Amino acid sequence: MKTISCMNIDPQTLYKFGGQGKKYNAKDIIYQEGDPALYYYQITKGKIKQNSYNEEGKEFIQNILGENQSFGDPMLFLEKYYIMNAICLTPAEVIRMPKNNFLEMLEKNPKLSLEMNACLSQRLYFKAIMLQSISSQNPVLRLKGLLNYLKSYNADECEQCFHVELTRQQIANLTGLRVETVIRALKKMEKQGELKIDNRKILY
DNA sequence: ACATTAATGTGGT
DNA sequence: ACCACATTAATGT
Repeated sequence: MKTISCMNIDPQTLYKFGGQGKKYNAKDIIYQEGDPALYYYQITKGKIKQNSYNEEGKEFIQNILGENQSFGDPMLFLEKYYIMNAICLTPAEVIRMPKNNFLEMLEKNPKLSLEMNACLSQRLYFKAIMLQSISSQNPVLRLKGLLNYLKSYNADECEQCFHVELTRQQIANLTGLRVETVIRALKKMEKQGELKIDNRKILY
């Protein structure tokens, strides 16, 4: 399966249409719930997460994005406010482009416009998979939903050598499970030969 | 180098 | 699922 890098636009093109490089430190908040969506963001370095908090204050991670991926773009097509936060997990560099410039860029580049459709579809696909797996009561099944997706996304097809670069806490916050449950379910899966754990690293 | 915080494991309720 | 606690890894000053 081919990896879809979503949404990976050539930086030259981004700068041409008014994109600007921005640097952030780990834990910096790029935008938060309630902010109006004003920019297109594409990551050139580092990792960011999109999250929200429930009534009890528990964190739910919506997604974790890495290099050459964009975030927050669905909001550019709506006159709405963000319903989640974007926070840096590592020091990060992004290219930020004002919404109107972004839309103009799409108008002038039908090819990019098509790619944008593919990108949004990819996001919907991810949401659907996560929704399905999260609706399961069985923690192992929830984990499988997430892991299968991550593997297919990164995908060099190889048995149990895909390194899941998420902490157990992050996995818990992505699946709505407790850390302890994640740890135990992972061990169970290891016992059943469904994945390997090499000194805390998860190989799936 | 040391203190603090975050992540990982385990056991019990 | 939740809580308490021990061990280990990562980060800050």
